[in-house]
Amino acid sequence: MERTIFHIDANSEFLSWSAVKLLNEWPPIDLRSVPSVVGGSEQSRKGIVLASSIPAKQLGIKTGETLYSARLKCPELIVVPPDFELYEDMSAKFFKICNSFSPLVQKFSIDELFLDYTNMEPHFGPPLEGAKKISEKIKSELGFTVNIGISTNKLLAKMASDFEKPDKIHTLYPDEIKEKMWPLPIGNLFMVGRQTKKKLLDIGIDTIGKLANCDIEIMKKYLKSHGELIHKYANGIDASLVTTEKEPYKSISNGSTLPRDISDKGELLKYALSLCEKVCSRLRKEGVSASVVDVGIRFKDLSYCSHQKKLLKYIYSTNDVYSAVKDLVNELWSGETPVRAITIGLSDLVSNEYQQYSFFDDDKSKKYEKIDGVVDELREKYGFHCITRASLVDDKFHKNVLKYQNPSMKSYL
DNA sequence: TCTGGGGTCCTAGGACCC
DNA sequence: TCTGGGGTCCTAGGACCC
Repeated sequence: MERTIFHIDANSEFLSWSAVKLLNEWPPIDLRSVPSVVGGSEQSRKGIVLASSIPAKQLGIKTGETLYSARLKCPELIVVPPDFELYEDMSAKFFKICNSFSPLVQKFSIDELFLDYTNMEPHFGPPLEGAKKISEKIKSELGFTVNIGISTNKLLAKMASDFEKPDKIHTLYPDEIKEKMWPLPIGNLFMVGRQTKKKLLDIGIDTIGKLANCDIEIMKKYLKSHGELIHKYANGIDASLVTTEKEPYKSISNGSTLPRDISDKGELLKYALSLCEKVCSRLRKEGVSASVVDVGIRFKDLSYCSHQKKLLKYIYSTNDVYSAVKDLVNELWSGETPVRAITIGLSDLVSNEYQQYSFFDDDKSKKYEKIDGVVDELREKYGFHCITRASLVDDKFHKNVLKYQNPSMKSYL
């Protein structure tokens, strides 16, 4: 049976949500009407644009560029810091409203979701009418606008919501692909990023239509499985379903740019310990253990290296992870090139339910796990900073690292 | 004066086993 | 003793999403 799928996308998400909040403060200003961006802190060396207003976009300011470069384009640019707590809160409200129009809603990122509208027509009218009701409800209750794309699968709905913005509803049914999607530049297709775009342009494919109509075997040879995928997408083919099930994590990681470039190993390890605390507490909260530990280092010159280590057992205590991290840092880094950023990742995750007994093979691990358990409980009750390792007391970086969890974004449907 | 952060998937090469 | 082929696991790096 044919389905009706909506993709709903909050317009300039972070910026709108910060704007809505600032409207209630004095002096009232609507960030959306002036050149403005949400940007990271330049002081802690994270000065990039996270989101921009439409007037800022018109001046050529793009997500991901440095604030320095953005200011060159617009000296009067207003920069506000991100407020991830606010964004998570708005995201939840946004989801709740959409959920009142269909039980089948899938969160795709902090500001995007898919809604399966199939069978909802008796309640809210034909798709366009239903979409309009959703859009109006969000505007009146939450104060920001959305784009809604309507089609028969997720890929086409997502492509449709990306058409003209803001506050618009678009359809992209299969019989409209040729007219509405094929003329678009190749880079507009979902899953065609910078590198793939370049490769496609090299062989003369500059529109989605040209990709759709080229021989799929050529694409398979040229770009392997990714070539096959985007060829399907260019033809509007996507069989994935809207699902409400939360998929278990396959990996959990945390990283950070450091307050300055680090040349001292002891100091780097202190930052690494902070990140171990964070990533391990998330691991335990998920009720899983990991057997692979990863360390990635970005150097001063922005080059990047990573090493991983497969362990013989599954671990979840901060100390066990930290001990593997220390080995990996020593492998990766001789101390010559200053380090700009470090990331710690855990993968090959298994649920603790299935193998809890295999852990207690040595008393030291057992002790650590007990301590971590108590620390986690205290933190759950009294906040993250109620208890801190002696070596990290008064550490500003440590306090910031643990402050909040940055949202993540999926790259597959 | 440089370019954040979190997550998934793919690929190529090498090791190792039979 | 001049040496195949398949399977699996591990690792590093790179692609993508916003």
